[in-house]
Amino acid sequence: MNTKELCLGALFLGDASGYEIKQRFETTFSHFQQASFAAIYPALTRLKAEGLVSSRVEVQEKRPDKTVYSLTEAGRQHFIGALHASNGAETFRSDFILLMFFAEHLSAEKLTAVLEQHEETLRRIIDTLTEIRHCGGHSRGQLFTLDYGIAINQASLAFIEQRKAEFTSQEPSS
Amino acid sequence: MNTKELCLGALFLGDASGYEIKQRFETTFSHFQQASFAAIYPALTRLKAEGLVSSRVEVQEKRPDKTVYSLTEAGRQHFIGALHASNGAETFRSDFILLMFFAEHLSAEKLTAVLEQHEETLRRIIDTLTEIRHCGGHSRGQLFTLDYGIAINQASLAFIEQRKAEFTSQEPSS
DNA sequence: GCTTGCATGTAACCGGTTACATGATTGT
DNA sequence: ACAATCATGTAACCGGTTACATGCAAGC
Repeated sequence: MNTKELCLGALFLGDASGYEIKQRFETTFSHFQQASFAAIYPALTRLKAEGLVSSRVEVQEKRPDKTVYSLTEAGRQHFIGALHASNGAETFRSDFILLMFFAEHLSAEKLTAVLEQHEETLRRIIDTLTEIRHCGGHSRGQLFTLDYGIAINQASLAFIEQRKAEFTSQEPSS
Repeated sequence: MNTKELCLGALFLGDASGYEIKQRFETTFSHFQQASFAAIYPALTRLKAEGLVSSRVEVQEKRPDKTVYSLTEAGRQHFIGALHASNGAETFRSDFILLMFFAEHLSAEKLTAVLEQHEETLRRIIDTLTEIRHCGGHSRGQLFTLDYGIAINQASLAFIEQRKAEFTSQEPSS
């Protein structure tokens, strides 16, 4: 799924400006998809040209005007079609694991810093998802993704907490 | 970390041809980094031009000759430097979770297929990692990454097994 | 006075993918 | 016969990133 299709997905949750779509990528979708402004705005332009979204300008006081996009019926169908065409593939890339792989070649300080920073990152993700979870108004599918994210990140955190002593203590001989 | 640096990492495990480096990406590194032939071969050419690797041709019987690459001292240092410069960032993109997010808009057959296929994928990953794990000769860091991969994928699998009934059964009313 | 948030966009670049091309050998 | 494994590469393309540009309002 590319940015264009993901924008359709974001608009499935309700009309939004490019800026607000970005916010959905940073909250609702944050743990499994991402997109930047520089990818979102051109995507919206192309989606409109293709008739998959429509737009209107909303004038605001004390704030810049914004262009709010809505899914058209064609856009709705296109997105559902894209979902059915997807094979559900996942890609995961972790420099953290790479660093741990080569742990013996890292300085003690770097190792400690990497482990601590990663734990902190995981805790923040868990907190964010837990907060969203308790807001209410989620579909069954949305609850699944939130609980899934919480479960996986907690499993990661638990694993690291359990095993980090191997790397941070004074070299307990094997 | 880009393909060039990852190739240095692959060569840290011992001299190898482009083809063999690809195999390391498909086994040892498979659950946290990936690279294709079309990324690896040009990367090796550039690494050699930069003096970070050296190469020799090995003539084989009943097989094509192969160009085997070795890390130079400069390459070794460059890689260790790159490790220390890395912040350990991770990126995760999952169309599977996206599909589950919009589960209510999927046909029952698609939903079932997606869940089953993902379970199968996770089981295969766990099997592969478990097999590698029991080969012996791993450093402490390598064991960490294998156990981490096994733990996380098992957690994913357990979660899906526990919750899939919500989606595959005949709509138990909320 | 400075930073943060709201709001939208472009230009240059880069890294990687898809598809193609070749060719011998081994197993089904 | 046909597919898979070993082995190396290129060309065209594409999608996304980094950095830049603008400008007002609100809070510190």
